[in-house]
Amino acid sequence: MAVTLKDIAEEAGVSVMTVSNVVNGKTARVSQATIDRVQGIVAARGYVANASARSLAASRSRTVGVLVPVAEGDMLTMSPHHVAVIGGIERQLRQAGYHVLLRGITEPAEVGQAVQEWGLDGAVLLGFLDAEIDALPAHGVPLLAVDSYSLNPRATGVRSDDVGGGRLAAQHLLEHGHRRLLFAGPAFGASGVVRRRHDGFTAAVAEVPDATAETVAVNTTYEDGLELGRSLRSRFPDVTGAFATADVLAVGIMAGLRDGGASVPEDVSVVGFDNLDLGLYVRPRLTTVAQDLGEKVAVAARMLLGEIDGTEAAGEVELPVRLEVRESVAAAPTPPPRG
Amino acid sequence: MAVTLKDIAEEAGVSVMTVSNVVNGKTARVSQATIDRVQGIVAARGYVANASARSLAASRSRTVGVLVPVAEGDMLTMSPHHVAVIGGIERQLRQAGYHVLLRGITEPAEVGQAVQEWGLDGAVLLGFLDAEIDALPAHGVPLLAVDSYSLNPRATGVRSDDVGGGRLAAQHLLEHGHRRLLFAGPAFGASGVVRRRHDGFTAAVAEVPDATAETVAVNTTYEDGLELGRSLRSRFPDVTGAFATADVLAVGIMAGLRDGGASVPEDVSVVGFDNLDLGLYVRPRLTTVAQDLGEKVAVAARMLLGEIDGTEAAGEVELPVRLEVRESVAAAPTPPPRG
DNA sequence: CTGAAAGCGCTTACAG
DNA sequence: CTGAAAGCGCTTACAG
Repeated sequence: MAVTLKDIAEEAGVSVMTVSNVVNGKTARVSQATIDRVQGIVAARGYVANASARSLAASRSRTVGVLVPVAEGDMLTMSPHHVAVIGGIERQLRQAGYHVLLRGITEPAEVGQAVQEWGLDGAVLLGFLDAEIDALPAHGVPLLAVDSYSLNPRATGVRSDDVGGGRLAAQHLLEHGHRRLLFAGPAFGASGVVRRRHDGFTAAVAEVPDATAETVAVNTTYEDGLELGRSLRSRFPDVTGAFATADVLAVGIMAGLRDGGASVPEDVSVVGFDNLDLGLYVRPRLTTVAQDLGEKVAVAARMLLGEIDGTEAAGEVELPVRLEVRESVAAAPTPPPRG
Repeated sequence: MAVTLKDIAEEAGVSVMTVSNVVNGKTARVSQATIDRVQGIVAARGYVANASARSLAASRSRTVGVLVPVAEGDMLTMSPHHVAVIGGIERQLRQAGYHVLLRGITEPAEVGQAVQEWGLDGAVLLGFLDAEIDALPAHGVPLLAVDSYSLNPRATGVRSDDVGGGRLAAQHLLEHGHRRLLFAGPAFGASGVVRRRHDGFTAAVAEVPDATAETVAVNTTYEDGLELGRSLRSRFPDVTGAFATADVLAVGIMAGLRDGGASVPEDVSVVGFDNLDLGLYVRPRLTTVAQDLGEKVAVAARMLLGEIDGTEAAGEVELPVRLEVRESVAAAPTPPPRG
């Protein structure tokens, strides 16, 4: 069996609770001699506190759930973006002495179950729809929703400046002389993120007299991008600049355009969103709206931890974005003289 | 406060342990009437068992650790391959009623600590060096090492047929007439996986009379591949076919070759390993050695669960690989006449 | 500076 | 078919 507090206490000739105090650093009123002796034994015996007993007694688990909806096939829906977020969150929480429970969620009610079952001190919600988060009842623990525009006051939202990102993409294309633009992204009934990007994009377009933008709904996959790219010139003959709400989509569009005989960026310029490594792997390298993921994760973890220990109130945080200029945007081609 | 077993017991007018039995499905000797009444109350009150109390009392946690070494920067080292494995493992374990603790490991000793601290029923080791797993002491719980050739008898290994994968890559190039081949991958002192792929590759080359293979050590990143690709033709002027031990590397090499004025596959053919989506996003699409990741994960989860409940013994499982033929390999160019 | 007692919410033999 | 008792390994007030 593993070494327990009692074993240490007996060997040190002190009470269990003194050992507990030393182990937990509550040494304000413990003599230095006792501290040294207990710590020596703890190290020698390789004592590790039992997390279950600790949670049960203290009614705090020092555990945070990272909750991710599962898609069809019951698999976690983990985009490269999610992965980076999870990695960053795990690191920050670990350094703060917290543990991470990773769990796929089949239906929203399971969020509350997970919190109860594990006595989670908090939870990070990754990839949920705004409406799902809106509908979440209060569970008494801090909830942090990443990339959500939910209005649920119980959940803190951490996200990037999506409106600004949309603007940036449009402005970049406009500055290069493009006047017929295309916004490509998933239908945004359910996604506040996409809607904000669309808002920013169209707002910037509206500021330039003869510029117009069309919108096309397309799933966020390479294949859907490919298909759109292939038919883009026939479906949108005037368009010379396209903005896709995700890098995979943008990369697919570029490949499709080329398949269809158009060259990128000479005939059609493309801007993505996310700044995935992928954008560096393709030619031309993808110009894209970049979020500072490291900072986003750091802020998210800090907020959650702050809420858990009560030093921070739920709130909304929006992080800045910037344009990562690479090679997929060029000056608009001069149209052939008409008539 | 949350509803407890005691609350249910009082409302149902039975003992706590009868409720416990019903909740845990040990209903062999409980009357149907009691079962129905208890289950009704459980559902109505939204009872969820407290995992900490349960672990503590039963000395089994129904929790499995997914342990991943952290790189510099203290971040989880999560390749797309790891992500897919984690996603699959989480799903299988969840469906089996287990939970997943995700934890970054700074030094091997933390593996044992994590097991003890949480009373983990088992652990999945992802991305560890063979030597690190060799050195792991027995922790009394099943350990499953993914993609490891560790000799540690306490750890079950699940991996792909790396020797066969190396052979497949070489044979494919040889069949297309290539006789001067290059093996590009990380120095394999520490990696049994890479060494096996190299073994298979060189063995296949050795079977063809006038074929030869050179080996170059390069880190598994796009950038390192790019650099290698750019200098490939000057460093290895005779080479017409290259095998990279990872798709990102292969994609980098292809881009570098093109930067250096060579065309792929006309001048140099390239084969990767992993079958990441990335290989479909680049042109030419990457021919690569594919592992059946879904099957690998399924087997891994089944083994681990089997070992936990004692129906399975530790062992080694090797899964087949196949070649995913796409566009990055062509017939060897006929060399210009010499002299 | 230190400790005895109660209790967190469950499960495990055991008894009837 | 059902239950009373003990105990898992800790922490939390509280007392001295």
